[in-house]
Amino acid sequence: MTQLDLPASATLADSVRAAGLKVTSPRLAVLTMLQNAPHSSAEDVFSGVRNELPGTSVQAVYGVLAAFTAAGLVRRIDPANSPALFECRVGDNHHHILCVSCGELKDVDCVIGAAPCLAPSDTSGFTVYAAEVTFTGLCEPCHKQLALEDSAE
Amino acid sequence: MTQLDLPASATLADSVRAAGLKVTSPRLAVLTMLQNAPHSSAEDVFSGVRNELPGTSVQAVYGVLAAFTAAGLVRRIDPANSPALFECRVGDNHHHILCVSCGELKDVDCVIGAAPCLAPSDTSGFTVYAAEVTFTGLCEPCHKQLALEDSAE
DNA sequence: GGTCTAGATTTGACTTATTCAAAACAACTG
DNA sequence: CAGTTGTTTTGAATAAGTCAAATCTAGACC
Repeated sequence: MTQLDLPASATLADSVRAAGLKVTSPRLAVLTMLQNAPHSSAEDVFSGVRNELPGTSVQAVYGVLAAFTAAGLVRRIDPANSPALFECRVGDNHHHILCVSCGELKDVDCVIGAAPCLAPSDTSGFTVYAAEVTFTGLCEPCHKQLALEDSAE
Repeated sequence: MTQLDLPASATLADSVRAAGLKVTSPRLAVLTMLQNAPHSSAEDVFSGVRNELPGTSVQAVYGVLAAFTAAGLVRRIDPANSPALFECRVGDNHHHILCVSCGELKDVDCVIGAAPCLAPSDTSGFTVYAAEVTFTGLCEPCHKQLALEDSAE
């Protein structure tokens, strides 16, 4: 048995249990990984988890991420043109900014008060649960890069 | 040669040309298709186009959609857990509402003035081009359906 | 109208991210 | 400590989209 019940992981284990899920090594590893590296793809998580738990399968990671997402423990982000990303920050109405050139994704806190965009004018009969705001643009490095290329033309 | 330069398609051809693209039958067919059925997936567009232009290949459709998107003629939407959708409405800051149960997607006009969410507090050095707001929830039929199932438990 | 060329389309293979299913296994309950 | 339910492994399969080479054609020009 692997030595995983260190004081630090105790709170992790608790949150997994609190979500109504069994506490297992892969799950703790995935959660730790996501805390250290937010906005990780399933692949990222997998290779990270592999370092600590070499026997872990990709499907286990997908399974854990799906279970966590369903339980509301992690949030899944689906940026255009790239694999899904996962993060631990849930419940605080924060948004994302995506670089269309390199795919870099960063957190953005909400501007206009607490939840500005949570009130669509006409919901067409929908029962609205959440609003996702995604800004697209260029990160600083890509912006400079493109500025250079443009001036070279 | 197919009879495609009817008065109605003239404006379509114009907008394709105005975007700096050559006017071809597949392109007109795709554009017509998207006007009649907004929020179509590449598959949807393909089968729609096939009715009029039986020889058209899937890759042609992907190519046309990519060209149109790059030219700003159509907008690509990437909902979570479903293929990309395409629509003609561009440039008017409207948003979308997505049913998490059946995947139905509808347009939502912007609430708070013209462009409410275009001002993130901290852009982390990003140059912001656009803001995408996606509401998630349940469409009316799915909502009723789930309410029934819940009461049955 | 005829010719040319850049750009469009076809054909066919391929990749990437993800899901499914059955069997083996392990965490919590009592 | 034994049982049950939920997890993970193993292995295969799928959906959506991309890439590249060859063929074709819209629009420009003569």
